[in-house]
Amino acid sequence: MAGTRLDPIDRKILAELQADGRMTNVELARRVGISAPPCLRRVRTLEESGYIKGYHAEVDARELGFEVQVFAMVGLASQAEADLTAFENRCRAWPLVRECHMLNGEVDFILKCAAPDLSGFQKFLTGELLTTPNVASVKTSLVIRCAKDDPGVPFDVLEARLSAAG
Amino acid sequence: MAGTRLDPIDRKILAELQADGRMTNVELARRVGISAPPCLRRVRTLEESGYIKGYHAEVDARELGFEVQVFAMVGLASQAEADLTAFENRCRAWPLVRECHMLNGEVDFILKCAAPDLSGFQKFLTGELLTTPNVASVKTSLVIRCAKDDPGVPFDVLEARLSAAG
DNA sequence: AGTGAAAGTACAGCTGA
DNA sequence: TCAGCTGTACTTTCACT
Repeated sequence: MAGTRLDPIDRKILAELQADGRMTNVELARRVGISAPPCLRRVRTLEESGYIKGYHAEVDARELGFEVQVFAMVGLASQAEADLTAFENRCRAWPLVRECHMLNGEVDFILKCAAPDLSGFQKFLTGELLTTPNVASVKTSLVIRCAKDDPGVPFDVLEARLSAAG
Repeated sequence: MAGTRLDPIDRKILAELQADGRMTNVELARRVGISAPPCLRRVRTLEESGYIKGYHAEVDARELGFEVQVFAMVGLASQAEADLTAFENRCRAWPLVRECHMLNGEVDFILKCAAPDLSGFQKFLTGELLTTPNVASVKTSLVIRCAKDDPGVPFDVLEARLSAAG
């Protein structure tokens, strides 16, 4: 299932659904050049095999009152596996933390956070993140503005690589 | 249109569609507790007023051969507005750069990049990013693993704030 | 509620190993 | 020959007025 090889039509389906996840199946079929039933079967297969992990509406955070976006660089005192996973579990429980990535290099984790306002974030920072056991250092950077926020992967790069490889 | 106030049903619709963007309208209506036709009208209104900016399939980058995810912290020599926007436009043209956020503090931009492998990223780093005019410093951190990657905003936080405010 | 379109199912034909 | 995918025909469900 994981190693299922994708043909060009499958990749086109993924690219189209990444760009517009609510496209109807007939429109999708038209765009990838096959009829609707096999197109739907391919979509189901891609979902079941894990290539498609879900569908999400992209909502406007600012319009909804989440004015503040912050990146937090976190260093831990102990990098033992148990301590790393303990911190990850904390992050999963914090709704303000939208993303949590473990990094190499000097900083252990980077968190992408969304908060209604600065005081809301400060409250989380001082009341939650900084009081968490094993958290040694936190450096935060406010997002001034977002120039690009594309979802997923660049399919044109993928196609270029595949055609180069043959 | 931008300042349109949302009622609890609208917010529930947004929360449901953020969690599952391909849900049918009848299922969505059932979950938010209204009948299908007004539910569809609300969705259309939310789309047109910009609360919903789009729908996207969440694809598995690793399965597709994008093994490497990197955060790049970029410092510019000049932070004049024209130079900032020039760099942002560069980022928009680079497919490997998926996100580009301008930050406050010591670093000017943070980029989230996706690449097929390390050499592919290195090629981009040395051949593109580091040779860009005005780029003074770049620090990169490889993502070891991703503990959390939730889309959008935490609607439970929003509801808590609204009920607290009255 | 009612119409028209899309989703989903069953089956038969084609293509390539 | 056989497996796998495709397309046509049909039923059910949904979108939309």
